[in-house]
Amino acid sequence: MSKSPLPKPTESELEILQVLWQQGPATVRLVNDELSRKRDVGYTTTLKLLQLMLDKGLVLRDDDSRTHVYRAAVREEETQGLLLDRFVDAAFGGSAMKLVLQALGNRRTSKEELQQIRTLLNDMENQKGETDKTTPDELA
Amino acid sequence: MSKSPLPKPTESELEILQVLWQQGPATVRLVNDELSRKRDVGYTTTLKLLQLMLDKGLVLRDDDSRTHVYRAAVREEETQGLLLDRFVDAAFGGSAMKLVLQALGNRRTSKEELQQIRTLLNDMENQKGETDKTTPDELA
DNA sequence: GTATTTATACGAAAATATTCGTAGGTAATA
DNA sequence: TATTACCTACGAATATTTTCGTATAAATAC
Repeated sequence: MSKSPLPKPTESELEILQVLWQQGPATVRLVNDELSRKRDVGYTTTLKLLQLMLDKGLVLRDDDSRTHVYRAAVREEETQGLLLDRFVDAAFGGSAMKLVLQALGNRRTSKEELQQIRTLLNDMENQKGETDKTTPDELA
Repeated sequence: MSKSPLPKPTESELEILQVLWQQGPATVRLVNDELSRKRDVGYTTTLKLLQLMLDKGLVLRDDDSRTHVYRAAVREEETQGLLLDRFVDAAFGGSAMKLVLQALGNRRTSKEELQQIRTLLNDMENQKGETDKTTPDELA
């Protein structure tokens, strides 16, 4: 029962997690350089953030050498799923459908991507494990 | 060039917008009652929030009578789209696809919903152009 | 060695967001 | 009229998040 309450990362923390997810384990310097590509941020600011994240359990660090190396302690998909839930609630009143439709409708999506989604839909339809069927047969 | 910079609503403000979108124009009392169904919130807190939102231009109000009536000044889809963009950036590194796949993959989606998405996909594929605006200014 | 660069730790300011108390007024009721 | 109920305005306390200055020490350069 020592399961992590998995504290929700703030916006800034999320930015850092993105870097770590993408780059893998990294030093403060590297993370800061990466963040700096997008906006202006001081070194000690990034350092502090990482330290706070360490406290929260969002990252781990290797401090064998003087220059510490941080890495994400939470998995990308898991975290994204968690944030997605909250976001769907906050912005779409809980309707994931509305979100998906909006996401698909509102932006340019390539043919490959559309195909990708079709494939996923097919997969989901096939392994109709638990999905409710109020409309029994609606054959494609 | 007096176009709205359209300030981003905070989490709390979003909660209120949800109520207004769903209920239509409402008094502070009504909004507060609605919010109270989910969590504990004081009347003046809601009032203050609405006043701040008025300043920001997120809501409008009719103060003809002593009891003011507030209504959303921003449209639901528009706001959701805006937030979605930021969210995709913040949490999914800008990939709307990853978000969609995660949203579809991670939760129970009914057959009707899947069908709905298929339909949308077909529409998108057909009208290859852009989903440029048809902004029917219909009012309720 | 000494100076310079590069690190971490940490307190605390600054910026935001949220919450509420209190004052003062209007309506409704007795 | 007096009393009670309800409303808005608004200052300010809290809480949260973000930012950075400064102290200090290890590594590196000279």
